[in-house]
Amino acid sequence: MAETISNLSRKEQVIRMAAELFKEKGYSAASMRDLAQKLGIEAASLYSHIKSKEEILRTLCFDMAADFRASLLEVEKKNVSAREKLRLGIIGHVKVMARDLTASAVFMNEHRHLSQPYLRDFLLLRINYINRFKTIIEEGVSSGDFKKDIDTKLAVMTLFSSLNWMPAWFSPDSTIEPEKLGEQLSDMLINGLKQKV
Amino acid sequence: MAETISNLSRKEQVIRMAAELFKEKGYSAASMRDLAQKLGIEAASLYSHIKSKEEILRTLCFDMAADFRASLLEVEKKNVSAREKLRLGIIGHVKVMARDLTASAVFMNEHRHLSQPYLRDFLLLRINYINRFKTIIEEGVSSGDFKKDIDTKLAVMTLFSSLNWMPAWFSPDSTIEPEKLGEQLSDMLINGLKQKV
DNA sequence: CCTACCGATCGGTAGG
DNA sequence: CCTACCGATCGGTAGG
Repeated sequence: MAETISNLSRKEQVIRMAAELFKEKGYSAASMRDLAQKLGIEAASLYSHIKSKEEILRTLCFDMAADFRASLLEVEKKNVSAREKLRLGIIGHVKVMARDLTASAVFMNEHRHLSQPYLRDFLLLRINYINRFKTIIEEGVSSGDFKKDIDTKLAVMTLFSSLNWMPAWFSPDSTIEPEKLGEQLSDMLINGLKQKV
Repeated sequence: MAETISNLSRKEQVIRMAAELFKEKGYSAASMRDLAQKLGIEAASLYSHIKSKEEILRTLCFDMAADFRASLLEVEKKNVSAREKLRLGIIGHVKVMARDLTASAVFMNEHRHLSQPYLRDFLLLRINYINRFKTIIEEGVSSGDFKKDIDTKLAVMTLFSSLNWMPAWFSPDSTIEPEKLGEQLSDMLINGLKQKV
């Protein structure tokens, strides 16, 4: 029992350390010997906790994907306007990222190093998530919440570009709370920078 | 003479092919043997055109940086409102990226693999560029073009996040012109998605 | 979790 | 631009 518990937490340690290393140097440039050194063990010993380097990447990418999916599902259930759904969806996304900025950065920048068929599965999850945000924006255009003449594809790509780069420049010891940041991003996207006249 | 010309164009071929490879697989995962194969020569032969793998990365990153810098300088010279400067700056940035989307992607995602002191120099160039956009936004807040209560740092990070991810999803055979795309991005940032009431 | 080790591949050089 | 080759490092296994 105690052994199972400590094995689990050791495995989690390995994955967390690996996430930091993958974020810092990139997946390919991060070696298993680097990782072992960070943990104070020999490289060969890593393999009693994980099956392969790529298994770590898979865990990081698909766990984050599941969290994003769950967050969006909650928002979709709500009976609110498209504008409010978009706002809540953005805040939810930011909150999920803020829970683990390191894993978020790996999710964003290193997923391309997944091999098949995992890469394909990952990309399908991602396109599905993005399309569901696109649907919300389209609902907003139909309902009159948003302008008729916007390019919804461009809007949704702009949104995700902004969202996904957060891990790169959002400092974990920043004073701003994720909720507040999500609110500001949402406001900027919906209302723009322009002074109302 | 003819030798110099053909050497130059061969070197450019090497760099262009390398850019494609770096974009596709990432700098670390892209091997010099991959690159040689794409060019139909032996790996060792690459070194009569370039000094090292990193020299290629340096060329790609610093050439793009120079182009962005030149574009912004042109805009800063103009005697127009902050809102117009921001608009022109965005369009200029998009145009520079559109001239070479592959090199732009490498510039964005692979610069971290530069070694010192090049990495430091690169980051200084980038922060300078971003700060000059931030100054334009601050001018707009002072002049009343933009809202008083915006977080200018967040605004400029949002802007660059959107801009810089363009190479990842903008298809080169897209029907939309860079100028038009820059215009739309600029409009979205300044006016937002919201329907005017 | 360790020692000992493997085959593969890396960026790059010597010499032509 | 090639052949021949180098030392270093890679992810991972065997066996304890």
